[in-house]
Amino acid sequence: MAFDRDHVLRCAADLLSRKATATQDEIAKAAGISRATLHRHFAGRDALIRALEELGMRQLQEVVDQARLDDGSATEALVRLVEASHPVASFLAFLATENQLFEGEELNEGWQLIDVRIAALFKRGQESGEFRIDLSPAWLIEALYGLISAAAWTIQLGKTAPRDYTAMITGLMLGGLERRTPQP
Amino acid sequence: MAFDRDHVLRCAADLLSRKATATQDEIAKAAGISRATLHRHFAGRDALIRALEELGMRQLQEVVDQARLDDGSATEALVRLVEASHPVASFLAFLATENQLFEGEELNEGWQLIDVRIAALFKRGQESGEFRIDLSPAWLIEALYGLISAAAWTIQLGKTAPRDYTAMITGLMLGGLERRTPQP
DNA sequence: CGGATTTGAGACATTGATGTCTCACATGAG
DNA sequence: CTCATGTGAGACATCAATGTCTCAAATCCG
Repeated sequence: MAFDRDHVLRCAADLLSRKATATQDEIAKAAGISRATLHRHFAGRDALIRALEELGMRQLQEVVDQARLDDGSATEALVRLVEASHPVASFLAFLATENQLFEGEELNEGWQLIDVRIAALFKRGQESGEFRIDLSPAWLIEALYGLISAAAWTIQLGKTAPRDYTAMITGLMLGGLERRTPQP
Repeated sequence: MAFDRDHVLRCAADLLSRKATATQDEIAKAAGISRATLHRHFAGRDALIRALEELGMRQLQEVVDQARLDDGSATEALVRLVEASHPVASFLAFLATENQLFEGEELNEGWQLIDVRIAALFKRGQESGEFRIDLSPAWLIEALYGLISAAAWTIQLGKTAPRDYTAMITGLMLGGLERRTPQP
C-alpha cells in the first residue's frame, strides 16, 4: 500500500471539520493507516494542520485559476467557481471554521490573495449590474464559504446528494429563496 | 463579582467557535474568571460543552417561539427569525460546527424539534408560492445555520457592523445575489 | 461590624494524548 | 528469489491539560 498523502489529508479534513478535538489515533483510523505512519509523515498535530492548510490553499488557488473568474458573465464565473470547489469542499469546511491558524501569519498572505480575486469577481458583477450592490464583497465571500461548508456537511451526513452540490449553493446564493414573480 | 453563568457560556461559545481546541485556561481567561471558578461551575470540559449545548438550545427555542413562524407571510416570519437569532448567533456558530455532540443522544431530540419547526416554515413558504420549490427544506436549514455562523464571524472579526446582521443574512437568503431585473 | 460564602492564585497528582522506539511482516524493485 | 523500503502493532517515556486541593483575599448578607 503506497502512502497516499492527499488521501490522508482529505480524510483528516473530513473528520476535523466536524470534530476538531479528534486525536491522532482517530485521524489515523479515519485515513485507514496506523498512528505510527501518520506520525512518520506529519510530525505532530501542528505539522498536520499546517499541511492541511497548505494543501487546501494550493488546491483552492487551482480552483480559482480553473474557474477563470474574469471570463464571461460574473454569474457564469461564480457557477464555475462553485462547481470547481466541490473536490475542495472538505478542506474549506475545516479551514473556514478554524481561525486559530491565522495566528501563525505568513500563510495568511495566500488566503488574502485568493480572497482578493473572489472579491474582484463580486465587484465585477456589481459594476456590470448583474449583482445587487447592497451586499459587501467581504460579506459575500464569507457567505460563500459558509454555504460551501454547509453543503459539504449535508452531503457528508447523507442528507443531500453530492450531485446537487453546485445547484444547492448557486441556486440559493444567486437566485435567493423568494420565488421570482413571473411578469404579468 | 457575582458569577454570571450565561456570560461565561457566551464567552466560551465565542472562543470555541473559532478555536475548538482552546484549553480550560483560555476559556476561563476569555470569560474573565479563574480556572478554579470555571471548574467549580462546570466540572470538566464535557460538562461545559453540555451546558453550552443546553443553553444554546433553550435560547434557540425561545427565539423560534418569539419569531412566531406561523404568523404573516413566510418571508416576514423568516426575517423575524433571523432578527431574533442575533443574540444567539455565537452559540449557533459553535454548535453548528461541532457535531461530535450528537454522539450523546437525548439532547438530539430537542434539535430535531427545532429543525422541524423551521422546516415547516420553509415548507409553508413553498406551498404558498412565496419560496421556490427546487431547494429542499433540509438544505435550507443547513444553509441558514451556515449563513448565521458566517455572519457571526464577520462581525466578531470586525469586518461588518453588528447592525447589518439581519440585512446581510435575509438579503442574501431571500433575494439572492442577482439583481432583480425591473420588468420593462 | 462580623460571620459566611465565593473567588483567585497557586501547588500537586492524575490522566490522556503524544512523541519515540523496536520488531515482525508486507510490498515492491532489482 | 533477495534485498530494501515502508508499514502496522505495540511498549514505553514524556508532556500538556486536567482534576483536586489549600489558603488568603474579596464579596455578600444579616
